[in-house]
Amino acid sequence: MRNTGRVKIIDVASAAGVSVTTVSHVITGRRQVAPATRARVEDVIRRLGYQVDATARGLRTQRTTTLALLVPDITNPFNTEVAAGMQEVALAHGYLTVVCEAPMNGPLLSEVLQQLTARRVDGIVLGRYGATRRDLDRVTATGTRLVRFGRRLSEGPGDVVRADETEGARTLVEHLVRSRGCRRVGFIGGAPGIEPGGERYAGYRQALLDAGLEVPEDLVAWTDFTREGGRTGAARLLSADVPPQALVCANDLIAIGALDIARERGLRVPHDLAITGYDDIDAASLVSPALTTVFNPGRDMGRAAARLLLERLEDGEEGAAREVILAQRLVARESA
Amino acid sequence: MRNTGRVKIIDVASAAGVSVTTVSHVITGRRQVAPATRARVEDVIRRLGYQVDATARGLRTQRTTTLALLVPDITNPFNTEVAAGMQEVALAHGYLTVVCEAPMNGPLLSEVLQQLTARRVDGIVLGRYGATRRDLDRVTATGTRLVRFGRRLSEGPGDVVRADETEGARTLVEHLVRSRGCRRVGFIGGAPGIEPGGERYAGYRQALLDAGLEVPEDLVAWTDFTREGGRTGAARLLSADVPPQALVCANDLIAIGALDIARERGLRVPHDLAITGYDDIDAASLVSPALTTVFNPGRDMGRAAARLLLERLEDGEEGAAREVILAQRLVARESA
DNA sequence: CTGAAAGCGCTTACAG
DNA sequence: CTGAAAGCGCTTACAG
Repeated sequence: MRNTGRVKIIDVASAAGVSVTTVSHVITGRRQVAPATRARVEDVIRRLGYQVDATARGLRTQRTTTLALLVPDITNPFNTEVAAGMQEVALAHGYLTVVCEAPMNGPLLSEVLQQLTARRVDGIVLGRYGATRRDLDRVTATGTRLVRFGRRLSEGPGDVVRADETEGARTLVEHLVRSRGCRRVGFIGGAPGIEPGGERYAGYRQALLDAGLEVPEDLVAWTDFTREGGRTGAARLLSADVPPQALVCANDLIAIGALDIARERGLRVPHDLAITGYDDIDAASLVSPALTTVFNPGRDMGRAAARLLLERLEDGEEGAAREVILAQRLVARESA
Repeated sequence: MRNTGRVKIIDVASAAGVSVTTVSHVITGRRQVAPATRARVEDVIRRLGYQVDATARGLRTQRTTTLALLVPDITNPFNTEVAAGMQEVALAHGYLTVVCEAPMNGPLLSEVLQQLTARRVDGIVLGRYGATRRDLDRVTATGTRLVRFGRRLSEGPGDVVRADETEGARTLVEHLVRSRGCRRVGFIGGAPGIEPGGERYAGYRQALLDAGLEVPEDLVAWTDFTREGGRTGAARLLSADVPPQALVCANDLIAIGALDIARERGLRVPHDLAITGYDDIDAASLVSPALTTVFNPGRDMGRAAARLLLERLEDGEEGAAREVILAQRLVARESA
């Protein structure tokens, strides 16, 4: 009973009284077809509801017109923004974007990567991953185009798209110093080794130095990227001999934890203590006071990644690996 | 230069000194192969990095071992939970799950749906959509299996998975009445026509009636599913002659708006006014006080949907259309 | 225990 | 302006 209904190119050819060659050409538009013939074929296609079988076409053309986004956590809004951006440009070029999830660590990443290359997707955008060099090389060995997020060009094959984290953090601190006149500015980071904490910290230091301020080493705390981490870090920094006027937090969750502590201690934000987040997750604008933060342009990153892929796929771009760096945007709200 | 590296089954066959038939059988395991031969072939496969071309296999077998989830808004955490749930069960059966986005309205939905059937995905899970009957029929006409979310069985082809919204709302109100002793319980809904507002409202009424309370018509407000809507609705209901002791909000954003108003008026939550949300978005637990709400089991719904698909695909299930209804879970936090 | 060959549904040189 | 036929890379009856 299944598949009975599926109409194929031969069906429309015979219904229209032409060869499959001609039907194929009216579909692809790659060859002139007499207007009358074309009209007849198009009519039959419509009537029969014919749809080309992408599986057969793909086998023949070695192209699937499909782009894949692979991310560690499909639940992360940043990743879904990226997907939306890719979809936007891909669809305009007749490509479909599919998104897949594979855990950050373990063999499942290789597994899913292979599932994707086996299906012959034309290009893969790989989120922030600890993918091994071997995994990456295996992808490009199949001829599949690759764009990576976040890491440097030199670390592997494929083009790279990343956000300018250091500059984003710099802007934030500059806002604190210039617009709010803060001079004692603390920093609460996640684990020091884990990106993008390091870059954000670098931007924080840079901005302070640029403003002729020194980095207050007693006001730097490393915890982790959670609300609880924010509570711990803020509690510690607020008991410094000379307490901070502002707290730069390495992500929004940490900032929300810092907000908790400020509330518990009766500190008015931003009057007594300015607090900034990072990432602009949904909760950043829903919390009270709303968080001043930095927005990671996920959508633009998705667009850029899709363009990079499409240039190699469609325009025959065969040049050297490229890196696209996107600026992050300050979102000034109530907390600073 | 492209594709040069791609090794095919014929390459491993000749390298191993056997026929492609045999190579195929060691891969699929569908026929006995002499241990020595098998070992030799497996060794060559590993050495050459051979990977079957899913495009060719799909053409031959009429199967792609791929499931698709199509959602209106890939950015919605509920949808991404569904994806994660599908992925979980699909992967265990050797299927890959891909998620695609298509806008709620307009021709793009049909377009993407056709892209998916053209690629011969084996099954599609369709999120809450205003898909036309025509779109749905076109999917099943190609033999692609379909699972829909939220709507009733009778409204179209395919199996259905949905959450028990009415029961979820009932549980919530019961909690308010029993555990907190509220008697004047208001309701702030989104637009009355838009699901799942109606079902949640029905559950609210039902619970009140069950508790021997009457539905306070002066304490029901319809606005929209936003924080701003929550502000408007709460402001109106709080100026009733006999103000409410609790506000049941049709989603979390509305509840966050209600929280704003309570704060502005110096009302302590939940002491002076209990407030409940719905959906349990991330912000629900990040806001202060944390929201008591109802959790929509997106992950379980994804699992259920994938199982339904797999039963038809793998177990030859050809029976009547089925509907799976999942319970929602009360998440009691601070706001009520 | 293994192989030769047909065929899945297309596209595209090649030919007229 | 159009068609006959080869071939994309597999799987699977059929045969031995």
